[in-house]
Amino acid sequence: MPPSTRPADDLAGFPPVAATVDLVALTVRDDALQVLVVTRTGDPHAGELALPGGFVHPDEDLDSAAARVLVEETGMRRPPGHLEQLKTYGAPNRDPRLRVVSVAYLAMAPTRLDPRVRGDAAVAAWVPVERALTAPLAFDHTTILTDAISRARSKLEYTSLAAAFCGPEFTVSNLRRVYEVVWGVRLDPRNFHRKVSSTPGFIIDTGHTVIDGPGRPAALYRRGPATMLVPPLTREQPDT
Amino acid sequence: MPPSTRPADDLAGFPPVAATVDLVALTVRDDALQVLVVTRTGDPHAGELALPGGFVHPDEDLDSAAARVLVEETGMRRPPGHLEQLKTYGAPNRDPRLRVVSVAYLAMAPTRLDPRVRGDAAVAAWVPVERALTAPLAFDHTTILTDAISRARSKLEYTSLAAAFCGPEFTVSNLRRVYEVVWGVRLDPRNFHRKVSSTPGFIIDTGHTVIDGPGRPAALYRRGPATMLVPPLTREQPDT
DNA sequence: TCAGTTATCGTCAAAGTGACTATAACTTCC
DNA sequence: GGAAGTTATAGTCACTTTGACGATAACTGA
Repeated sequence: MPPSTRPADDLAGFPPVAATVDLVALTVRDDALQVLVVTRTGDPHAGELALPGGFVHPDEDLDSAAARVLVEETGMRRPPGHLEQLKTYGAPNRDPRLRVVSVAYLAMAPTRLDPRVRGDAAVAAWVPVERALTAPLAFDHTTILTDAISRARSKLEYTSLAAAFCGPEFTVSNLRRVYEVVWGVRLDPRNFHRKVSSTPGFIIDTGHTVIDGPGRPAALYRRGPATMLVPPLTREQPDT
Repeated sequence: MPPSTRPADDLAGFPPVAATVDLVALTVRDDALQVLVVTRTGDPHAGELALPGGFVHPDEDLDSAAARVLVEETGMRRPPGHLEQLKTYGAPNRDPRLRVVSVAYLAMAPTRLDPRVRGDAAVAAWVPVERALTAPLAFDHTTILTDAISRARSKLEYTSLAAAFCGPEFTVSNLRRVYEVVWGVRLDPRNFHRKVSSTPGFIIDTGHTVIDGPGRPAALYRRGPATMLVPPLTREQPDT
């Protein structure tokens, strides 16, 4: 057997790579899907927008690294909402300096979280995804962002994760707005209300109501224990 | 800003890791879901079963590395069926020798593919997943296998990937057997036939039939262009 | 030829969905 | 202080899909 056939058993001289995590933190604010980006200060891609990211520390696992980076960029105690591994990107030349294998994570955060304003120039900020996708992003971050949005859109169909974009208490309208913004469609308020309220464990009535602008007060709900939506919500609705 | 806060910008002295791919190749044979495993020859875990894997070469991307490893282990020209990235595993001590970040891939292969019988002791072989999950697997491969099976089961619900387990031509019964074996349930042959034949682009009639054992000859189909199943197939069926 | 087996076609009631009517309960504008 | 406008929520109805299951077709083996 030639040595190159079983390199995994030859640990001396393994090809070293850098392991990083990149974060796609999404939120819904101002009726738009927004993503958390930083401005790069160093080369390559100095001055361009990029996804927050960083090395995986020697003593932490990948999920911890992602949570740490998210906390560092947003300044919150614990990452609320939802954080899941998205996909790993490792094309040989995605970073011109060295071989980097980056594990991308998808975070869904409530609107009220403000990114930390840091002392240096690399300020994290929410920008609408349309802007982030048309602006030049560093490295292969446009690809990562595209994949993340695609994943987020799919997940809304068959999971109850849309509530991760809302605060601890929300109305059915808030929840519907999340779907409409992420999917870019209009949903019938009556059918949407029927679907989410008839799915056991999706939303739990808190007994309170809120008045927001004109119209009848809306009931406040919190997330229920359900995680899957069966049957799923469908997004095939023309926005007329 | 302390140096440890932005390690991604400090490339000198980045913590080096080894990047590998691990493969969960699944197939349906002998009415059982089976997985391709190798027997480890070196430490650690010498003599134990493990998923096929190997280093990512300096000049290849992750998908190519996975396809290469699959070809090396099964001896086929090109990986047929289906190959997709599953998840990345990078716990600090998953390999006692050094920090290894492993990108796991899920492959779905037709039954007829035989793993290459190699000259040394590390022979790849199909084993039923029940056996692989009860036997001690090297490293965190039991976790990886569990995740892969879970992903495969989900994918059968909302995609047409079940056909990836079949050869180029198959009967509706063959396809149904795939679902029954992967899900571990019994499906009504009449309802299943109605569902797959009424989904546009799922299966295409070749005009031929085959006789296999007693019973009316079955029509032969090949994979159609459809990739998604809307609405999905559901697996909530008690096997009575 | 007959019994057994598998493939395929139909039937029917229950569940879910899209489109839409009807009320309820607020705000805002004369 | 209404009237009009707006949002929330409850129903209605036709249509689609599904699960359960009856019926028929077309083969094998005794």
